[in-house]
Amino acid sequence: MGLSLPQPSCSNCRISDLCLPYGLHINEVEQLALIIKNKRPLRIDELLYSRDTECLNLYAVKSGSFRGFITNTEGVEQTIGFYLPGELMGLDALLHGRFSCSVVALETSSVCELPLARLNELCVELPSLQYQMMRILSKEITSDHDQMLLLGRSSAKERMLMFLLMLSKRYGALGFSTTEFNLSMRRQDIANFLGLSNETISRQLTELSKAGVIAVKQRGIRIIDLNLLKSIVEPCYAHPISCPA
Amino acid sequence: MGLSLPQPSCSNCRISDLCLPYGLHINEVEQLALIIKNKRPLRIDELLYSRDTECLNLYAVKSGSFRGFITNTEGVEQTIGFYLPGELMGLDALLHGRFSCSVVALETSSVCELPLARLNELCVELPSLQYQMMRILSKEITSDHDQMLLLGRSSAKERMLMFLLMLSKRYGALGFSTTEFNLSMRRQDIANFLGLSNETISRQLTELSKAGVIAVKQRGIRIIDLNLLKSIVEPCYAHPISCPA
DNA sequence: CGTTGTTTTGACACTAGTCAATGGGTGTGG
DNA sequence: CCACACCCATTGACTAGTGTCAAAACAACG
Repeated sequence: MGLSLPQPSCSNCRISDLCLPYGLHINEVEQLALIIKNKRPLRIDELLYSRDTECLNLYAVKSGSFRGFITNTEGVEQTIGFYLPGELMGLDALLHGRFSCSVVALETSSVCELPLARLNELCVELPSLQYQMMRILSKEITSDHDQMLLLGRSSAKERMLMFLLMLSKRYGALGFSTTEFNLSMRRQDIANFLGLSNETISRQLTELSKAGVIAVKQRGIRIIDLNLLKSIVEPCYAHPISCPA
Repeated sequence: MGLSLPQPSCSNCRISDLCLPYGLHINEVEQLALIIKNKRPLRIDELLYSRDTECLNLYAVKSGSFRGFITNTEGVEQTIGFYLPGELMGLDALLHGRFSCSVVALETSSVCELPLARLNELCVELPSLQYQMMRILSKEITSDHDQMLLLGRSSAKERMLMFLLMLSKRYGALGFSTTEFNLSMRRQDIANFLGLSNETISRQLTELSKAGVIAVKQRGIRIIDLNLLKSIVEPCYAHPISCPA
């Protein structure tokens, strides 16, 4: 750890517009880059941070992917979400200064480290950074609400489809294919995220394969008919003209 | 609406420390109070705002209670949360400037209206207001995560108990009894919030009554044995010494 | 006092969980 | 290079917990 890593630069970063710098002027981005620290890459299953530890930094995913989760008093685990490049982790810690969930790497992954104290100072100086922080916080709330709708009111099939659709969108936003991608998480992680058992995930995936909606090969997913997939979960997609909403 | 309501004052407000002014200096609180507007009280089932409409104001509950919910494309509803005095509503709209959920009054209720544009300006001037806003946003994320754990991994009985426990805590924080309170929401609303059917809510409440944990009389709830209730949902409560976690 | 909306209760069906066994990759060591 | 072990994923059989539907009881309101 004595080795000093190169200073990161947001202005060159391919995903800066999906990340904290969005909406900032070029000179503001440079100010932000000055406080960012690199961190050595994390290996699979390595913990980025864990619940109840003091939060000194927020983290942005630079490459790879992460899984956030909480546990109840009995040790029952709930996966809160998956983090892809450009996404901010640790926002739940702004309340008490301690992380309220834990985060592990799903594969070899790297992050940008954002010292919280300096980030706070910078927010006071740069209103546009402050607004972007609030937008990001607000986005997390909105997507958590969507997840609550999924967990509260959807069948196993709907959950599976919504999950695939969500990944498709997010990969698309990152410039990857929307119809072909590799899952970086285990079936168990998907199951836990969707409030199902891993057996149910398996069964749903095989059903969808047999129905010709997707093709599954281990972690590899290919969506054969994206519109069909959308139409199952959101009936309006199939007949956009007659859709009342 | 031509009638001008009296200018509200946060410094006199009984719940200001549970609300936005927490952590602000007295002169900062006064600056905040200047931008706050009163609004006529809302009647039961009256909509405060609805999804997809432009967000010009945030709202803080002054008295009464509210229910927030989202709907999917098929009109299936999920209750996102209940809002009690001191709590801020509309934070999900900071992302796009439009509300991403709808909010209705559960009883006759009043709110403080916070014009978003002026609140943003004030956040730039008052760092402590900015931090408090972020804390509140962060708190909503944390409690949404708890709700995801509940919706993803708990039995009907656990959900019911956690719900009662949550209300007990929140009423306690407001200075009310932690063991005796009136539900302002229907069974249907509780069911929808907990991802259950209203029949299941009824059955759980009768079971808990028969077990002597609570007494139910319509909307009135009396918790007979709070520790017993806690011990069912969090086994550690019963034997704090032998608890491993 | 009837009407309406809400809550409770019962009977039954069905989805998804659990348990257990099998299958398939991947990696390691002989 | 092959054999074995390990982990993960799949499949099957069975079960339990909730949802759904329908009816009745109850409270609130005009």
